[in-house]
Amino acid sequence: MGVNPAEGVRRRRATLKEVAAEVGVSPATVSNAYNRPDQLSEESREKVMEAARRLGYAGPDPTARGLRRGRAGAIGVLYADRLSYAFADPAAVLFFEGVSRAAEEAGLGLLLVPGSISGRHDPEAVRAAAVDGFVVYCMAEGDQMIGAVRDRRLPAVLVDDPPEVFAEDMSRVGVDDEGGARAAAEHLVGLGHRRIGIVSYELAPQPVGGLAGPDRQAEVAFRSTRLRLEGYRSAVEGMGVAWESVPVYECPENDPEEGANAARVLLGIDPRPTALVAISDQLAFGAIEAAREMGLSVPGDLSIVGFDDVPEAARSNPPLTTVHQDHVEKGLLAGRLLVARLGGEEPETPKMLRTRLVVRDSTAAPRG
Amino acid sequence: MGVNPAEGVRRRRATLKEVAAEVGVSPATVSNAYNRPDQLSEESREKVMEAARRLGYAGPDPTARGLRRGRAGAIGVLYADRLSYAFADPAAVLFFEGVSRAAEEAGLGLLLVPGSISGRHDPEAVRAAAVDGFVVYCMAEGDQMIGAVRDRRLPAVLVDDPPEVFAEDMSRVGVDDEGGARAAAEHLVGLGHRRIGIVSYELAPQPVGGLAGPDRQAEVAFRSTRLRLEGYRSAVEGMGVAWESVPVYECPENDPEEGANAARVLLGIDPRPTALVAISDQLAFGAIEAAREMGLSVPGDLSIVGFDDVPEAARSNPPLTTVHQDHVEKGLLAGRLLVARLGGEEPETPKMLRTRLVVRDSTAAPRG
DNA sequence: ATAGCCTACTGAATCGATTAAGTAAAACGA
DNA sequence: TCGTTTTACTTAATCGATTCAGTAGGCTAT
Repeated sequence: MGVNPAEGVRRRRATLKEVAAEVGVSPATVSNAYNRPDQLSEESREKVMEAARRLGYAGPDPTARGLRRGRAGAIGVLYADRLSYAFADPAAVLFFEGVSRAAEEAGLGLLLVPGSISGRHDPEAVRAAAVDGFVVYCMAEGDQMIGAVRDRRLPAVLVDDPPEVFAEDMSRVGVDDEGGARAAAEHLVGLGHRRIGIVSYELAPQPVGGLAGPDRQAEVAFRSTRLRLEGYRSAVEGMGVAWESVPVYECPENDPEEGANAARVLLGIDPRPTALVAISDQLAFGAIEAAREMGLSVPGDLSIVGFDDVPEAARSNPPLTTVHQDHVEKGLLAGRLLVARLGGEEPETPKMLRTRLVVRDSTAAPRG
Repeated sequence: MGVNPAEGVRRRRATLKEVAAEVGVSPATVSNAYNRPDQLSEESREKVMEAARRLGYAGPDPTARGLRRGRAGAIGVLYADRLSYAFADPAAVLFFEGVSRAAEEAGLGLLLVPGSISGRHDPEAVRAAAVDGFVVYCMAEGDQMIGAVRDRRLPAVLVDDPPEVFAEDMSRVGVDDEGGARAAAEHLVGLGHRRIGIVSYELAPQPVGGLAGPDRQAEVAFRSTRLRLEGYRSAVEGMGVAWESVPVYECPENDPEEGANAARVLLGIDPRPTALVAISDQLAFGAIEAAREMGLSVPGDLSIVGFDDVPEAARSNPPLTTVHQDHVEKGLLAGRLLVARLGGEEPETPKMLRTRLVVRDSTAAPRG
């Protein structure tokens, strides 16, 4: 499929050189008219602009300028999966919002780079991205995408899953996943829950849905997932509950539908758990839905706690007890860190954002 | 602030020419190794890739390739306002999801282009965008951004607000705003409501919040806003209610907070409206909130109908009666239309997507 | 009057690739 | 064996700008 942007547009695009010829000056002068107006007389500048208007010249070609200047004028946001999934994930959207704010501040464009194209995991998009640096979001440890980013030798900021091994040159931003998760589980344990089920999202690339035994849990490749599971674990073990007795369901995707599947399986276990810990609000929403379908009231028959505190959590029915993290702030911080790197600053020490348990109405003491 | 992507990264980036020198072949051969593997022996290809690895060459520079090939490998999505607002608007996010799907299908990147940078309305971002075409979303009629897009002489698809005058070269996608709005208002009128208030979003750029009289209404610069207002009008007039008696509140921004402000003003009018028509679900959510704060039950004391049918509408409390439109489909269509244009196809006739009233629980017959 | 300085330009190299056209050697066909 | 393809490269022009190092002419200062 030949992609030819010139087709279908009336006149050909004019170039700087043609404008120069039209006015009767050198290309350098036209360039100066756009980039350093102080370098030429007001009069010639007018003439250049006038000729540009006549010829339909919209200003220096961004690609050519980018090549010459050695910068693209945009930052890339690399998302682990297909872009359309990113937009369906409220936490990712909030994160993008923050990054876009930072890009805007710096006058840079924002290029969204899919980590996966129509299902295929392919670093080609990383190699083809005309950007000055990357914000890498939600990557599995050791993912080949990270290798592709490193190979580009551009400044990069790793968010949420900074695999230690590659991180030398890269800035890092994360949140206190473990602390937040521990607080969530401790809250349930503190209410008296002892039979708790965990709704996790994918532990490693190419997940299959289902209960994940210790072997599968050992494979966990997403750093923040690992940390959250550790947080849950330390909380339940702190109360003398054996981790092996806590069922963990792995959802292949982070959407409510999968959360519902997880809940159906976990709540089918005998004796039935009195509480569910979901690793994201999206999954928690689905779990609530499934519980309702099974005739269980939340929080009467079942307590549910989420993670992320997306705006919907406050408005859901019942309002969701969850772990708050500031996604917009995280994106903003990541973006600003990257912009600072573009300005020549050295990578800073990893930034860790706080998390905080927000108790709403989806949790209560177990019945009886 | 000098943006220099080379700083802070260990080794300098290698170029194709250096790889060629390392292997002892011409640059053309290295280029072929990446772009037309059939043009050289397996053996030299290996050697090239090996040398590339040694030198840390990540493949042809996207900017240089873009210049030479005459295409940027990305499409631009132009949003009327600051990007961070776009991410806060669920309808826009769904639209982006659709566009991103189309971009993905075509192997193109997605560059988000702000129509406004830190509050300033500036077409500079349009001129600086290294893209092969634009999807223009939610623009006011006659906005200078559209002029800037046209000046770039790139294929463009105008979504939702296709100002007739500039549209010659541009493809167009919209939804049946008027029909949807009419259906919404007819639904209320059909339930017996005669005192109806309208919660609109901005009528023209640089809006001030407040009741908008006929003069202000005449200025409406957003095509879809105009069409929706016309739809509301034709429905109420059809039942013999004078449009002049219907208060219209203009919200300066499309967020629930503003919807709440609008509701507070409209519900302060004596006699109090028995129903509110909101031009978006975001505004409707805020209006419901405000009504509740005023001690009015929805739909008992007040009926509210929205527009957009964002996913939250089905889950809100009460579930919102609203006008459904398929935002993802709209984005997908717009994106595919643009991709087709890139492939050399001529602009098609404007596409119009259907809207449909979805009756949920926020509307009922007026009391008494 | 002349050195020195501005102002307003121009010339030419360069950014990092792609690709059409050309060429030398090897393989092939009869 | 000799002409013809084929294979595997190379040469060189080109994409559209930016920018450094001039330079010509006018102006100022002494």
